[in-house]
Amino acid sequence: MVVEACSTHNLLDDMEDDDDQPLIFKRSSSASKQNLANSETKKLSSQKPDGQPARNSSDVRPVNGRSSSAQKGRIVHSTNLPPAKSPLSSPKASNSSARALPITSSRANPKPSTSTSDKKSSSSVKPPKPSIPAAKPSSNFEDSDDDKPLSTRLPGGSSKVNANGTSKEGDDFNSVQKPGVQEDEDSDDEKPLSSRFTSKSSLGESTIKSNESEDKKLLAGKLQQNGSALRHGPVNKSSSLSNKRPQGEVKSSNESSVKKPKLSSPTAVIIKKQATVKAEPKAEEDDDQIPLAHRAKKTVTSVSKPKAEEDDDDTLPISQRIKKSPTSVSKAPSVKKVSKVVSSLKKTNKKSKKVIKKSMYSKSSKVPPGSGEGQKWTTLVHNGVIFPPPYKPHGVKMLYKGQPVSLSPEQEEVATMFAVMLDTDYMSKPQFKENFFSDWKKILGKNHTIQNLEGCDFAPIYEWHQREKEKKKQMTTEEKKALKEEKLKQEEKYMWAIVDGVKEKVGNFRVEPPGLFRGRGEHPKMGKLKKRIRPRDITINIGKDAPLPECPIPGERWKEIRHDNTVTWLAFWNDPINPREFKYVFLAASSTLKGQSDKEKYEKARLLKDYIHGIRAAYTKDFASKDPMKKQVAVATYLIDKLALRAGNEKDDDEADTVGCCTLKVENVEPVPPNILKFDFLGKDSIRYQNEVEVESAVFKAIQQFRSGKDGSEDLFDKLDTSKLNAHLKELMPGLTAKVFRTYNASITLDDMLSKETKGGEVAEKVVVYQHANKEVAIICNHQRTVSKSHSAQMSRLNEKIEELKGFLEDLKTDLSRAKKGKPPLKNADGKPKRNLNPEALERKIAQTNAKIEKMERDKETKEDLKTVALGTSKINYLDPRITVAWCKRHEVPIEKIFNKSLLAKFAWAMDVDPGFRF
DNA sequence: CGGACGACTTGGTCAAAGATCT
DNA sequence: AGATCTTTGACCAAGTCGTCCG
Repeated sequence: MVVEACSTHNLLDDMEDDDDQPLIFKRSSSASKQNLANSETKKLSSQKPDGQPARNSSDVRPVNGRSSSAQKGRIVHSTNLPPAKSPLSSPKASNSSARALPITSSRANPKPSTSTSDKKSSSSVKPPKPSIPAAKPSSNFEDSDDDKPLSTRLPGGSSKVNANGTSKEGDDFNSVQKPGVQEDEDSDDEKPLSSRFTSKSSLGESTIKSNESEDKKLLAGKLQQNGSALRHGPVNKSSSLSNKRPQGEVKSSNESSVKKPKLSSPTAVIIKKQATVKAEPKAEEDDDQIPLAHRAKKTVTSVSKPKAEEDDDDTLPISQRIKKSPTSVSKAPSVKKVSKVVSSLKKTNKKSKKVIKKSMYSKSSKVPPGSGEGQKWTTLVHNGVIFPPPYKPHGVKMLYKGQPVSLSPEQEEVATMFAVMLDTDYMSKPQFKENFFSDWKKILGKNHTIQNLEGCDFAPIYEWHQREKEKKKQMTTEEKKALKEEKLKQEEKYMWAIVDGVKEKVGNFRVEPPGLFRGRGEHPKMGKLKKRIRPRDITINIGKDAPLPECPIPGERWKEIRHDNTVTWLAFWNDPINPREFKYVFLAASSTLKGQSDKEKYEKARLLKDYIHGIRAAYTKDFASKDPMKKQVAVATYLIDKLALRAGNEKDDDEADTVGCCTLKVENVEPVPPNILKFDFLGKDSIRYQNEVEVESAVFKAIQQFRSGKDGSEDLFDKLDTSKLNAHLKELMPGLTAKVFRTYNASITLDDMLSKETKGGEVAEKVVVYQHANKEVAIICNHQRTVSKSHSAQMSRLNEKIEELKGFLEDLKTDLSRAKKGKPPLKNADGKPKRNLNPEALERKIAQTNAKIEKMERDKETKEDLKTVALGTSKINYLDPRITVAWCKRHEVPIEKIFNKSLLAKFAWAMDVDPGFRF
């Protein structure tokens, strides 16, 4: 970001300076140490209740100290500025020697069950509140797989077919692993799946008998369930399946032993964590030592309390963190922010306003968890929004029944919107044309020459547009640059907002230009005219003391001005397509505000890790519930957990007909005995979800039951909707909702795969490991992309090149053998003589060519492999950046290899994470 | 308690920008 | 240097989920 660019308002001035300056890495020694110390202390104290000593913490510390010191001094970018070089890139921190400590020692938790009691009476198992760390129910089983990524759990699970019809294979990785197998690496952190499985299964049985506490029972249930889930291999057909382990394996005795401990008490949790810790360190090669310490520390922490307080401030509610020590934070920008935040916090207004209707604060005062009392900012200054330029008539006449037609500028504008879409496949959608014509007709007027779309020929306008595009393309670099600068100059003032004194980027300060609505899938409103938005449509939200943004269109004024500091939007207008909905102007993803909520999101997902066992046990138990709603909730939760399905809110008739978990129709899920479910439905954005999964038999039966007696188009879960589901989830864990499972599963999968699969080697190889993990997550989340139009052309070109190289290789070989005999090389295809090279040179060339061929083959495979998989979405929205950052630090991979500039800016909040961080 | 409302996150596409190849 | 391929970012649609209200 161009900080300098910003207009210099006085307000900005101070800040600007800072922004530009390189920041020091947060983890500067002192600060980081302090934090650590604090956190540890906290942890320790918290742990005490358990009776567990905080293990190794002492050992760890030294390590931390080192690492931190090593890091200190590095330059960090301000939040806004992407760092020229990321601190990560130079991992010297790694030298610290401390390697893995034997964290393994398990600590027993003394009082396991108390937590249970805490829980609400509600049937569901509630995990203890975060505040009561000891209580976590889930912890017992923890070491096992809960933490494991879905993929692991569902081995092979599923082969998905994307919309294109190609089938993807399930992951191959670890699902099959057996316990112990991976140990050498980081492995142990979480037990191998197999172990988990087994344990689960065994537990399940055992659990049944044990009555001691509900928790236990629940857990047992979960275990079973999980185990089964795991066991089931993917139904698939694909080779990948091979990985899945036979059920027999699952059962292996070893595992059972593992489990038991868990069952008994929360302690297990601790163990698990520790284990995790260990694993990490090992995983890497030498450099990673640093992480250990951190890890250890973390482990401890985590054990003691539910994520809430991790060692860093992560655990703390953001507000607290912020308050925490501005000093500690080395980054200049952050400091500023911090202070501001603090002030805002104190200031806090309650939400008294509520009652007032929209005029003032429409929103409720409620405080979102983790955020400061619902207040999002104290001062907010911005310049409003920028409008698209007015329409410039081109005067090109379209034809109607072969004759040129004169159109008014308004009519022509809409005709042009349609004309420029002539080469899209909306043209094959009757709904689109119908909606378009109906709206255009209103502008044409009843008696216009044009009476139907069939008689219209928009080609002249289309061609005009193509020519314009071409002209633009032909402009010289200078012209383009000038144009760009001109645009920047006009927009500059709108690009920034000052939030609590900190200059932040605004996300979408441009008002959407008029156009035809491009709904996805079979959207009933596609093709409708999205009318031009004017100032009178726009509501501005701004600080009370801030100057009102000047209305950029002379003679007009804003619809309304608000001063609502409980929301983050700067402006909104009603969506012209659906007037009941709004379009908001928010800050950019790189802003502190967004970063905070992003961090909270991941913290919540991490918290789920501590509860997941209990939750799985609970829903497994409810598969057999007599209460239909409970049973449906259980099965739905299972699907969301196992398949990362979206919640599935109800939709109106005037939206595309897509579904999520709660809105699955009978026809979307086909049970195939003995225990396979075939899913086929259109999800968000009308992206097809196709998957076959082996499920537990209780689930299979339940689905059959839910389907029985219903028509294909009826709801599978007729007693359920997302609010009921989420209400139930909230009883299991504070703040838990369906979407948290997606975040959790994505991030835990990444963390797990990275720790297991990262071996030594070059940076490039490690990057491949990362991409592989990223791809697995994308598959789990069903993030697809359409195959690019040029894909096949690109592939065949690659093939040609490979063939060409192979031919070249053959020639080289011939020349080599001739050269060895002292003969000159053969002539070229075109008859020209080649240079006479000595055998060594030829051999070198052959090796080079071979390498080139191999690389191209690899590229080709990757390309084919990823042609339908979109990696970006998960990286942006589901993968906790701290996992990536910590991994980069541990493995000396420059963060820039993984995150581009905007991602670096967006994840500025995660950059100073401890290298030992584990999700 | 259900639905409307409101705010915010997630998501795919496309064109521009950048990188690489020829 | 221009062509071609790849990456990035703008764009804006489409989800999720909390709250309010009747």
